Amino acid sequence: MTARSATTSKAQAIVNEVRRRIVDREWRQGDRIPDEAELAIQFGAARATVNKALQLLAEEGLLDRKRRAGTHVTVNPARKATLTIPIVREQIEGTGLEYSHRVLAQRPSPAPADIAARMALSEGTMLIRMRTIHYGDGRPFQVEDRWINPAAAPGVEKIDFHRINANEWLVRNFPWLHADIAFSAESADARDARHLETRQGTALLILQRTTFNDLGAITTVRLAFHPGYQLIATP
Amino acid sequence: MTARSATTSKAQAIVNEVRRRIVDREWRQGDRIPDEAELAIQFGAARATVNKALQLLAEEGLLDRKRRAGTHVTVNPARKATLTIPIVREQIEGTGLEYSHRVLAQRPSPAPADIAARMALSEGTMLIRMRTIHYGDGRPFQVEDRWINPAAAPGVEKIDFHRINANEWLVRNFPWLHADIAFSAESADARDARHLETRQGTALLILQRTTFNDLGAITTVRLAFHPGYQLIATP
DNA sequence: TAGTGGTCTAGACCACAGA
DNA sequence: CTGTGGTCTAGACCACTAT
Repeated sequence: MTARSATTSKAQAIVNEVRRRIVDREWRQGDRIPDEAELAIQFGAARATVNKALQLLAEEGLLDRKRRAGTHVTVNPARKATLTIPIVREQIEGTGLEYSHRVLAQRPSPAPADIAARMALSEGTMLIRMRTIHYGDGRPFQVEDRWINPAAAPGVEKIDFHRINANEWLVRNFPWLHADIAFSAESADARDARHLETRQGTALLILQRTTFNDLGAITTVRLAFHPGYQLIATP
Repeated sequence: MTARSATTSKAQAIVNEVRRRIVDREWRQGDRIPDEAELAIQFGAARATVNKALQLLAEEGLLDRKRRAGTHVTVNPARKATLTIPIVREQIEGTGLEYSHRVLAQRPSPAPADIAARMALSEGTMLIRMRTIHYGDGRPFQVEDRWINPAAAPGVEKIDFHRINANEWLVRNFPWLHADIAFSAESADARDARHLETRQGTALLILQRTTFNDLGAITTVRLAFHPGYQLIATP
């Protein structure tokens, strides 16, 4: 193992070295690698440190670990990607643009069937419906179509989201325990097109997210990004 | 803290309890929480165990941790989502469908400017260009447009991808060190539409991925999913 | 049954940044 | 300077599962 710099932890150095051995095919897909005790000796580390490193690689998908069977290099690694889903305002300001938003609607409304299903509520439950456009330097960045469940977010009825954006208020006040998140592509309908200042039929990246706390579904939201938007993932 | 079942680790129980305190707003956004030593006593655990739990919550975005300043509940948590990008064949077979694929082209071809840029190669570098359609029960699931760099994946010239699918061969033989992954939406062009048996202009979810090892870019691929496809993320 | 990973612990030292 | 998290260690016991 090459020397590690002072800014790299020993566990991280082991991660890097094991990854290198796999990438350089010193350890081939399917091979069994030495057990933790053996590697601990080879790397001059405690077993707990090796364990931590190998668990990271297993999470990453490069290793398969089983008690008694040992640790093997994954044959068909299904690698993972992580998406950070930032607060829209921070995302826009992060690119150096000036953030603004416009609330198009905020009103009580009974849940239609599809929304009720997503939120695991009965059809017709009274929710708060909001539509918002988020702008960067005055150009539409994202349109948001949101339903909020007052039963899981008490106090929401009293908030005026013209002043504070709903996402931020919810995130600050109602952290979630669980979320359903899905990405898809849809053609802009007339309303999407008008709000995003584009043509009807344009392909839009859609993010749908429903969040839950112990009182049930907090909110479900459909975010439509401006045409051409790319969502970048980190491996 | 409620009793933990035998199948939950002590660290995980601490994660759950801290998350509960945050969700139930016993600890509000911005609050400083007790330090590790204190929590270790409260939870009857070693500090290392508490440390592990709090690090998990920090990764999740719920806590902000700084030396000396202590651990605070994140004010605007930018929560993360994880996507597992499986082998297409496994993904299709996982839904109970029969997998098949058709290779439309496999030929040496010079890299055009955009591909060269993505792969950090010079324009005109000789690559292998492949187009493949992946089917589930005979219906198009995904079309793949791939460029492979023989310099980083030696031996690729000799493989006949009519027999084994390129993704699997690469994944099995050339694990990557780094990947660029992006999602977007595009309107189906004439070729996409023909291959996916849909109409031109239909919105398609696009995944672009470029992978690198220590020899440089291995491959870059554009995957276009069938219309209506939803990519599900796990929080 | 025995070998392997999973987890915990007590203690230690260190690195960083706030007071 | 000092309180806090970051990391490592040696040792221990446990839980799974391949043999």
